[in-house]
Amino acid sequence: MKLATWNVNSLKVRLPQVLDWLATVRPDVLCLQELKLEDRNFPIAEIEAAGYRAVFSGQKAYNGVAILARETPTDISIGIPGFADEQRRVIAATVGNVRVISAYFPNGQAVGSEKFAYKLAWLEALTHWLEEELLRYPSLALLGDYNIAPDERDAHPDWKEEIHVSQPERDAFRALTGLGLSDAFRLFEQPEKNFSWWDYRMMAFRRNFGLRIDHILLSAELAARCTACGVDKAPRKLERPSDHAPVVTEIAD
DNA sequence: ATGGCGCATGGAATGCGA
Repeated sequence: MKLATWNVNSLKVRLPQVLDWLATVRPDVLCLQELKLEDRNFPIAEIEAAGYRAVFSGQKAYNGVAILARETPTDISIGIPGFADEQRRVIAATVGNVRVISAYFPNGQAVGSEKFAYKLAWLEALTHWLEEELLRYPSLALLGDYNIAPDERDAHPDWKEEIHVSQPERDAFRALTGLGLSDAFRLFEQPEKNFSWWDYRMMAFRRNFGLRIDHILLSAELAARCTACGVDKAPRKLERPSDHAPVVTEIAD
């Protein structure tokens, strides 16, 4: 089973790239973030014509998450239960016997800001929810744009901002892995400076001035069967790319 | 130190992302 995540920064703009990528890579599941469109504008027909079913939770201009799958997703859940939030950042569904969660973690703007406090509160709510979900679903995968670079290997040495690399954010990431979730990417040898996001400005991609902030966390049952994980940089090289590249993992049957 | 780019809304200029 091939699982992937991609922050597309507008599904409307990126739809042709997403369809091409699905046709080339043929993942069983693709989690999307930053749809930036309302549900009534979700391109259902195009996705289904590509051989995928979709469940989604979108809003105008910002946020928005989806799960595309070759099998029909069931038991759809939107948001974090008990955490009131107008921002569409979480959708969960069962595909086969895997519980899949597509999540767009808050950016946080700047350490100490109001948005940073929201980021930490959101992370705490997510963690408490997942602790229960893991009891219900032993095969669980949390995929998405975490907006956290978990350790120093995950940020370019010249990254000067605190946001995405601060201790509270990294502690929150550790709390998630502390639930028994494994960072699929770190189950394998990886090249140095293997990032998933590069700023549009300053020729950041050409200079590889990036961060690894898109992740796939796997429950123990899935991690034991994980055979590969990597970043697919090809879409970042296209005209009008998303600023994020897809991350892909493979799970043996 | 700041802004750089891209996308959104709305129909110019501004907010936001990371």
